[in-house]
Amino acid sequence: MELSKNFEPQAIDDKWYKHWLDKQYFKSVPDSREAYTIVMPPPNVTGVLHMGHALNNTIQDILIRRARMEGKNTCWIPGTDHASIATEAKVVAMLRERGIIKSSLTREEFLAYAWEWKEKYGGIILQQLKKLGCSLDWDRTAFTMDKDYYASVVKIFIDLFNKGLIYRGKRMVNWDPVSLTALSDEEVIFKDVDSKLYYVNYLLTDGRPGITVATTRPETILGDVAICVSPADERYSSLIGKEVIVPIINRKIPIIADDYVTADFGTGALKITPAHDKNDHTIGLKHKLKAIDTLDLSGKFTAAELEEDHPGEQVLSYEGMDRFALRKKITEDIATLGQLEKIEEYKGQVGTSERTGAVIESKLSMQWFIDMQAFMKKNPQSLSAVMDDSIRFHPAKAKNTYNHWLENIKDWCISRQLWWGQRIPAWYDTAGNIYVSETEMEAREQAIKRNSAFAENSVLRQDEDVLDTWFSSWLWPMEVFKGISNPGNEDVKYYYPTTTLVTGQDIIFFWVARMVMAGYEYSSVAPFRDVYFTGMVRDKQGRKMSKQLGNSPDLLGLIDHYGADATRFGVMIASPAGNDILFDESSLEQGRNFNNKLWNALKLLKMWEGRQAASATASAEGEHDLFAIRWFRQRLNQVGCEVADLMLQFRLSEALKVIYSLIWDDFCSWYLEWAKPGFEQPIDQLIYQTTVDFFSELMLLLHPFMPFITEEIYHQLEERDDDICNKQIITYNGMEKDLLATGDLLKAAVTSLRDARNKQQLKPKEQIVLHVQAENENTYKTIEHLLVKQVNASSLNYTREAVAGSIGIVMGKDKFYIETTSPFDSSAQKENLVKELNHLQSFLIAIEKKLGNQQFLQNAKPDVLMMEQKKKSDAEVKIKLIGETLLTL
RNA sequence: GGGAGUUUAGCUCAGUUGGUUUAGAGCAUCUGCCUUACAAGCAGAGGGUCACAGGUUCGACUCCUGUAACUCCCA
Repeated sequence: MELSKNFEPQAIDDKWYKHWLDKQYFKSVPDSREAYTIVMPPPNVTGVLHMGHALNNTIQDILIRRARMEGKNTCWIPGTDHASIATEAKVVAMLRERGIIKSSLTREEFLAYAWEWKEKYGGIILQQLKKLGCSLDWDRTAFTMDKDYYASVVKIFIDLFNKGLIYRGKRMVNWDPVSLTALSDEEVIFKDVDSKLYYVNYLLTDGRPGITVATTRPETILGDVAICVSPADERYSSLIGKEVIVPIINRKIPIIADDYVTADFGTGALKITPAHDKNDHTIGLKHKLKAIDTLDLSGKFTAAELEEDHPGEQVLSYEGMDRFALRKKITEDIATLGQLEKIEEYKGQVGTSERTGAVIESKLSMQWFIDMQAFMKKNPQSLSAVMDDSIRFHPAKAKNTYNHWLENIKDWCISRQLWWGQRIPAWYDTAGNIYVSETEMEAREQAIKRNSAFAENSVLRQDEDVLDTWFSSWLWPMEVFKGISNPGNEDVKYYYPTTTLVTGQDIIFFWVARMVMAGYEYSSVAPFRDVYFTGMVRDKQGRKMSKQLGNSPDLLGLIDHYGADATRFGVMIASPAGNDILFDESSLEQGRNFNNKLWNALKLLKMWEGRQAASATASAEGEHDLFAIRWFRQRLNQVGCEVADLMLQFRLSEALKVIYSLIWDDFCSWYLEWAKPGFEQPIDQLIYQTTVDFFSELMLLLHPFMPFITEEIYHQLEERDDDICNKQIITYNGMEKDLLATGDLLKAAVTSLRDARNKQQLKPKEQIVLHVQAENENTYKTIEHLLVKQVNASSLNYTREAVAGSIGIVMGKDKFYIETTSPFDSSAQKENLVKELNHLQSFLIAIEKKLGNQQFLQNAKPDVLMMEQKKKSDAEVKIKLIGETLLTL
């Protein structure tokens, strides 16, 4: 069959993916082999594939494919996350487009729409992963809202509640006024903003100017309950205990002192608004101050809590005004009163919602929390396992981040005011008593047992809220094997704990830490052994990929254009563990070029295939070519060992680099040239077959990184019944250093002779006579045939002295002389040698100085000393050689 | 404001307990080649006082201190 000029991935990719599926290579069932398990970080159910996923899943696929080829029973679980807030936001937006407002729907109606949406758009991303070649066990695809999964989440909530680790309380939470829900601390993203600092004067009760406060949020002024200063601040000491009047609302509030305030920010006086700021809330509690909330759930002004102040018309006119409009309006009104001293530009930070981008309000609200202090006390291994490397982080520096977070852990707000998700299994009676149980029936039984006033027909109302998405995903490694819903089943016993987790550093707290916690609480072991953190994918200029910037490439488009293998190569070649990768399409081009290189090597072999000669001719001539074979065998061993070692250390990018260079440089540029028969000559059968075997072995090494082309070439090389996909990789050990050194000598000789030819502008076709003055002639005997061939020499002679009228080249401790019929100019040659000589002489001086240093001689280790002495003698030999050569020029 | 990390060739990065011929790779650049698989290629070459300033040491890219810039995390 005629092979195409270049590698054409499209048809080949699909063909092999289908073949692998047909052969069920990705399907795993427990057996006697060692398991290698990865659970995919479940992407949002409505997600589409982007660069981050490509990187993440390529890495997982490489690990899984390598493990499969090492004889492990590999199981890679695909799945999606219901992503309550993100998905609900999308469904709400979709409904709005169709003219439906969420509040007009019942919970059941809304959920019906949500499920419809999920069925239609959910899991597109999983289909897209097939394009990338991901070898996932599709039969095990999981979803965090599957029936069993849902039940497990509820079960865990009840269990933690019964253990006293979950409580309900009115606390300051992060409130998203757009999606109308509480958020955990981790879901709040702090952003730098240009804001303003407003200086407002609060008058004393007698009408005299009292104290000036700097605030970034004048709109909350109507909720002020105190002014706080530092007790050490002498400017204000006389004012402490006095009262001032809040502008507009005319409320009298005290001036108090607290160490929390630092004298050098703003004016040194802080307004205390406990309903709208976390720190103010803390101070409020300490000083027993009331919290007056002046914003409703969507961040609009409400006077509902201001009744005691008998608000006037002005205040009532603010009703329903958005917080940002209100800020402007109140500022104007304070200015009108003459109490606005000045406005300064200020660079501050605001918290925004990770999902909606809305500016977060701190808000007092009744929510469910996990008591993390108590939880950690019960499961201290959650921290220690990472610190003592029972769970290994790659890169290890992520341990610091992990440690810092866990040491300062805060309670986890797990309730969300949403409908899409696992509904909180708590029921309330009319008296407000709480009953936590799986069903209303059980809640009712509890109520009757605990509460004599509760009658058969009394009303029970289930909590309206759902649980934080991460409260379900922290069970992922266990529940994908039904470890919670069906504890102790065969799958969970075999596959759990999983082997490796591959995920982004950005969700180390959200997800990794919590999985570890859940792992210890519910299985007494860590859920995984190694965690590989990928960096963030950025664009060429180092910017984050975002929809707004429009700098995230269309991944499927790239795969169509370059092929899956080139895409995987491009993503991997530039991504050391834990470092951000700067995505540049040119690395995909490099991948595509690599494909072509492989393809052309295949074409060369196919050409040879039809031109084989019986191996009997491998007598005198063939002998020489055996060096190429013996040498490349050693290079394969060497790189095979290196790759195995790098894979163990999760240095995947480097592993790919050494394989790339082995194939491109050693195999294509050197080995194939050495093995190549003369023009239109047949190839020795033995050499041909060995070359096919080498190429196959290379494909085996490369397969985890570039699965499609390697499978194709593996089958193109020979008719075969097996597939590379589940073939066992060769275990490499040991190598012959002498052979490798001789190979290096040959390469160096060829390179320096070619360089000399270049510098003398000898045409490639022009033959030369080569004279070798070698320290060790025998080494050259095994390679002289190849040397002659590669530098286009008509003959090679050994000599003990300089050859007059030739071009002299010094390579290490050996010398070459090129005899040529064309005239040559020795000046360039001379210049080079002088440069080299200068270099060596200063090098020698440095070494002699070192060796003349008594303290060095006393302190240095013997082998270091010996090395220095060898350097010295080597340099002396070389200097002598160059000196002699210069004399002949 | 607190913490962590980074700074090595034009770019992206290696450099594993301080000594391995006065720092390596890929990409990019330059020179010469359509040489019987490959111009998406081949053969060569050039390019770095290892951010800066001190210190420890016989010896520092490597260890310590400080400074600067950038990145991330937390408040």
